[in-house]
Amino acid sequence: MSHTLGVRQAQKQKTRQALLDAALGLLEEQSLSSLGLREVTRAVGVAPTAFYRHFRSTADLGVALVEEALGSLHPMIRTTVSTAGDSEERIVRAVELIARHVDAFPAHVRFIARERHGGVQPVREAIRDQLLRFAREVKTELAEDPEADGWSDEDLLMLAHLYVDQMLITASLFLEALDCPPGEREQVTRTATRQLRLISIGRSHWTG
Amino acid sequence: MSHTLGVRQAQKQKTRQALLDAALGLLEEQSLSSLGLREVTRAVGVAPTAFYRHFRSTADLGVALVEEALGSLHPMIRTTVSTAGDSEERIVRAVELIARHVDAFPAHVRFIARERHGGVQPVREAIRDQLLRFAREVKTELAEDPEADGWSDEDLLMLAHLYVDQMLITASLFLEALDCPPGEREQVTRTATRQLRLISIGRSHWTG
DNA sequence: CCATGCAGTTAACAACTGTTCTCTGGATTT
DNA sequence: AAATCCAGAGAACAGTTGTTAACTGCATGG
Repeated sequence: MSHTLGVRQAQKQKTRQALLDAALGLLEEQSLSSLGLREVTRAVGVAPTAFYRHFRSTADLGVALVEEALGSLHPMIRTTVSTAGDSEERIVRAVELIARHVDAFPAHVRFIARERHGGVQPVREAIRDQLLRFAREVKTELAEDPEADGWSDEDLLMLAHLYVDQMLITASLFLEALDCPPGEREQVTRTATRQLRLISIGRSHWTG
Repeated sequence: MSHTLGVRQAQKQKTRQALLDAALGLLEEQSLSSLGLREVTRAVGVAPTAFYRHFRSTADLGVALVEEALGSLHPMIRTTVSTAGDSEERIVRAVELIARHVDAFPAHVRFIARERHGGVQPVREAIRDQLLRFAREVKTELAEDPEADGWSDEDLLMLAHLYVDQMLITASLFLEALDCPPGEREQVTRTATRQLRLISIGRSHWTG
């Protein structure tokens, strides 16, 4: 059973989460490599030195943010790719799901898009690892589809990567369209849907 | 005729270029939003105040770097997409050309990949504008292909964006593989080629 | 109930930042 | 040849940064 953790550790995790939240907020207008430790603690309202009780450095905090932003996404991936229905339905559902996710967690999406190629190596590697996990999961889902008969493992993974990258691009476009008139968002939906459709067509006509 | 510019302006452009080069070097291990003005001038060997003779801020310098990194790429795009040969030949040639470009200008490629979603708004916009121009150019090239009969303008642009994004992803992967054993690079080549092939297949079976 | 652990505080450190003002010396113009 | 211009130097500014050390007070385990 889950042991109720003491008042002590509860407070600690509370301020830790406050640091993560404050950092995520500050990162909407800058990159991680320019995020100062004092800046974060100031936003939370704690002393600068309190930071060290939770993270070694801002890079360390960044790795924790990767976990928070992508770690909880794996179940969603599985259920999305594997939902029943014909190809067209699945595509529409996937794009909608991405749009809703960007609406719900815009700061998370922005952080991942920004730091995927950002200036902090450990964070880049953490994101790369998570995306590789995504690709592998998508691959196993694709492998279960009867359409995947005759596909080599390598080709399945190459297609999975195509889908994952496309997902990120689409999410980033939805993010840019957040402050725009709703027409923009619909345009992103149209384009993303058609791109996925084109990939899907290419898949069904693929000859290993 | 091109008027030979005086010793005065020649020196100025020389230090300006030195600032750009130094910045590009420093940006291999950080993002633009954490790049300090003093840091750049120190690397060049000039006084910090000299910076203002050339740029208003590091963000301004970043915009200039976008111009340098992407501005000279347009002719290459045109000749690549429009070279003769069947679809397969063009794909192989395109991937090779990307690989060579990453080899020749790794810092430029890294800068674009990093700052495309980076923390400095004017730079993001400059990159977005250039990529949009690329997409439009690719679109006009695609439109000339007989395979594009019956394609709407919207769908042509959607396909062009798919190609441009794919180009950037591939370039970024080649960049990561630069310090790795040559086997890595060949793997990137294989995957990128097949992804383009799949897109090409989807394109030939597309029904507007 | 008392001793220990530990999250968070306070104070201070040298180093660094962007920006302003003043100045200089050589190229440019007249 | 003299007057002007202007890229770059130099010094100083207030403000920021990461990191160390010694501390306080409260929840915890014996």
